[in-house]
Amino acid sequence: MSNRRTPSARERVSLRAVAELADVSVATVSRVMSHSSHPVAEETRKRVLEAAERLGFQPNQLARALVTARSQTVGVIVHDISDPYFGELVKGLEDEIRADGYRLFVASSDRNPERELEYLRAFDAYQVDALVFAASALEDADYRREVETLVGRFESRGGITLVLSDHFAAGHRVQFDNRAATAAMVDYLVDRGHRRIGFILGPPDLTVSNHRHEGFRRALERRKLSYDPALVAEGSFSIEGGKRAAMQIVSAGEPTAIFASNDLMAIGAIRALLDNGYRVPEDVSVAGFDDMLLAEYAPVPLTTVRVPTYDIGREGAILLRRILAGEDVEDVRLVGEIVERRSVVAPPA
Amino acid sequence: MSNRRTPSARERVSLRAVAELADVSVATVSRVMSHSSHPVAEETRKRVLEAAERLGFQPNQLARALVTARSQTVGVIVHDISDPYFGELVKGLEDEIRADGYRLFVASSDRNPERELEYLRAFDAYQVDALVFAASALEDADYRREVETLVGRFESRGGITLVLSDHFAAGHRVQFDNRAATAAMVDYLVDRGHRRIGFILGPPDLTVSNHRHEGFRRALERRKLSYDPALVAEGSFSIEGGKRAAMQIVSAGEPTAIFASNDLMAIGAIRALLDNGYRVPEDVSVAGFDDMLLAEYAPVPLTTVRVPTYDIGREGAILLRRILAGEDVEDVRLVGEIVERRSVVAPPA
DNA sequence: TCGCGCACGGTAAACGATTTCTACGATCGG
DNA sequence: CCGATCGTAGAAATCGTTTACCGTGCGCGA
Repeated sequence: MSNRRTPSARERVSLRAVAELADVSVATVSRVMSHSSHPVAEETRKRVLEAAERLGFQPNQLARALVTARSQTVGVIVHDISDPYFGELVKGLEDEIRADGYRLFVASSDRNPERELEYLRAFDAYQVDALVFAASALEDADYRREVETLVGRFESRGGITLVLSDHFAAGHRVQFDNRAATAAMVDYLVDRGHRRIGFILGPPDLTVSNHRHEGFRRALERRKLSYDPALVAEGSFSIEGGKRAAMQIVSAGEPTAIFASNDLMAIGAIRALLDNGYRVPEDVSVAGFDDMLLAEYAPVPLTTVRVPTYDIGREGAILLRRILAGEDVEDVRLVGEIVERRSVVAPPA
Repeated sequence: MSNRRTPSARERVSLRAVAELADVSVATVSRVMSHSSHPVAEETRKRVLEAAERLGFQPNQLARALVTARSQTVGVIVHDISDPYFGELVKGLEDEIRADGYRLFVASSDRNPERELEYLRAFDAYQVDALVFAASALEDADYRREVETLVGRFESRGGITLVLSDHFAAGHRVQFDNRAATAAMVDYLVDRGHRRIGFILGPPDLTVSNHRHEGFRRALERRKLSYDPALVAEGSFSIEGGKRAAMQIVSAGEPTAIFASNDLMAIGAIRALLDNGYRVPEDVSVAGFDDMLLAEYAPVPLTTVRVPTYDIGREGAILLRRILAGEDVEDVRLVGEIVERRSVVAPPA
């Protein structure tokens, strides 16, 4: 009853305030507020709870984190939070992890190595308990090296790393085999009689693009079909890119089917084909990848590879929960499946 | 079992470690790391920087926040982060605010009052510097009262509140007049000759739904058209809801146009109409609201009201920056515009 | 020559929690 | 009847920073 400091704007309600009102020590208040195992008499507990209620006390998580060395936060890195793919994934993650009292920092790297690194450092500074790589890695040597150092540092301090994408960072992971899924779609097309299959690539600086590309080549090889560069074009994972790439392929190569390595590009391809007098799927079939919500409502309902985005997030959260609880866990593997709609049929005779 | 504290495989690198290595006091290290105005000799500074670099020192933001009472974080509440509307908005916010060193906590309330409150409390506990309501409020009395208490508490401690939606919470705001924008689309339809206009409502427990509804009624009144309940149905802001609502309206009322109060429902409506033998727009026109990325690639390219989602986020961030810098600011007002595509034409003769 | 201001650096008190250690009565087994 | 144990509560150290407050030593104007 002697402590007087500068008359701050408005007193923050701290343990001390509650302690004074309830006429107990801060230790006691802390014990009841944090459900400590240290016994507190029922009567005292009630007094404390009442005081806390009266003052609208909310324990300061920052202070708490400082001493417990657990912030109850998770940092998530995506490429673009406005992309429904990542939105779904983050949602799965959040829905599952929030029950454990964890909160999410989300950061969009915008596919920029600098920016991803900046966020990595920030998350480290904020002492997140876990780091989640929801976005594919970028193809850049300096960046890779730096990511490795940062993640190493982070883990050596007890942080945990979770990878939900084609990212090279070491750590626990929920795997989705992009190569296999891509190959499966090629098989599906070949099985239906297609021999000249166009392929629309994602941006070359994304690991996931390359993995899908590899899946495509391998499947072709396995099916004894040759890889024709004229049938391959880059579409930057965007609708516009898909339009351009589709027209390029169709004019250079006469494909009977075009396989876009994501749905956005597939939608662009369909629109471009339609606008240029091709019938889809009668003249040329189009397949996509992702199965985004609107794939079903594309100009022609899209046959595509379903990526279980929400589940990737959700499984990630479950993994996280178990790791944080100290259990031994194994990586999770999820697979895609082909969703048949109307954009793929047998090639014209 | 072993729920021990820091599994600290290695010492966390703190100011102290750096200080020891550079052979100075922690105060000095702090001063150079935080670019304090307190002078530090060039030679000393270099030694400190070197030591910090060598150890990979990253100042602990939590500790820093504790003493400065500024966490450099912002809490954002949305309904559903997988909804591109919120994705865009959050992106605008993030793109702009990150330069100032702020990080975002994002939380999806899932349109659940309890959940929104839970996040509000959590953000408070994490001492966010600002609270952003990116999602429309919910219509629930208890919840409103509680939000008011919490926000009041938050602000009395110096927190700032920003509203980017139809949310009643007091605070600075970026306004988008949903009533006016809805009315504008009605005018557009009436101007083209439509007299019997169907309307698909959003979920009734969302303030934004009611605002759009009001805009619809008012415009009808202004144009001397009567409000026919048979032409109005609820579509819960989803594709499926849009399908159902459209079929209900069309079978009960014989509209020449259907105005869905968001694009997702409009897309559902178009698909349902098409699948049931109606031609769009020849038999019935369909209008949407939002202008989401894929509106252009709907089965019939959608005529809709453009909501400048990204800009709402961006302007919000700019406002925030200025408020945090202590400037006096005024609310921002953004307006929608009608994007004409192919789903609306004059009614059949 | 004196005194003052300035550049520079250290000491220690916060910030708001958790947790270890200590204290002290009451109960209880031997 | 005494020491051990238990239930309960407070004191104080601690987490990693920032920052107010002091001390130096030095240059310089009067």
